[in-house]
Amino acid sequence: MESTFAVIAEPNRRAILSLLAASERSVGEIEHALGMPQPSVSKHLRVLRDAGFVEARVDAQRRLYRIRPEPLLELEAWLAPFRRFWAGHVDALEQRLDRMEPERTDDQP
Amino acid sequence: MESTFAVIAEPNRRAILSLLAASERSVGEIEHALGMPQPSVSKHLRVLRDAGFVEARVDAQRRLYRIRPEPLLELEAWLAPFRRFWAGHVDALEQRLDRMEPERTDDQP
DNA sequence: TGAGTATATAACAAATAACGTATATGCGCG
DNA sequence: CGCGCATATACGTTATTTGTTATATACTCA
Repeated sequence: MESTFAVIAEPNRRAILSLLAASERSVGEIEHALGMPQPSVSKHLRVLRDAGFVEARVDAQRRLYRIRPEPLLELEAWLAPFRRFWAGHVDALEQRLDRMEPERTDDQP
Repeated sequence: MESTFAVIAEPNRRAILSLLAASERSVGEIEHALGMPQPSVSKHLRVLRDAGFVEARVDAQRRLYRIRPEPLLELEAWLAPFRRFWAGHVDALEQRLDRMEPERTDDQP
């Protein structure tokens, strides 16, 4: 899993990142919040950690994960040259946001 | 190839997009500029077109491809909640840009 | 109309990544 | 020390994707 872009191609990993955008969480909290099996969470966290998207802090037998901005800045940087295509159409962004299907960052009903 | 994110996970497709960011190009121009086989270019363009990243204009027997901003706006939107992690550290972005390995948008020597 | 150029698609092989299950490590507490 | 909880890893399977080669379609111009 080399590139920043490949890492966020995976929907579960994006969900994890979006969840951590709010605040740091333990593996168990992520597991329960996203309703995915624990080994899956750990594996995705491993990929995210290796790519520098997150870092872990030890709290007793738990690991608390939190965002690290660097790789996201790379995304931001890659995106920059395209901004001119929608500069001026500021509301296009809002319209798009409205129509977007929301990423799951929560428990399912 | 469902998601916007999966589409740009592929380095050649990012190279094509970056090339088109400058101006519209024919398939042959892309092929020659990036040094990749024509069927490969066509196939990637197909994926990009299906995902709405580009559109084609017919010019005699050539197709001229150009950027469409919508999917990139989705990226931009997804990124938005993370901006707070580097807001204020504006120079972090520039440092990152400096250290980034450049995407190939040109002929190789 | 026939040759040539530009682009698209088909078909197959190879590589990669994701998931599930089972198991290992690590820490704290009785 | 040994049990239990929290997290990590190994392994086998399956599915998806990419590159490659060959061929099809489409348009232009002599």
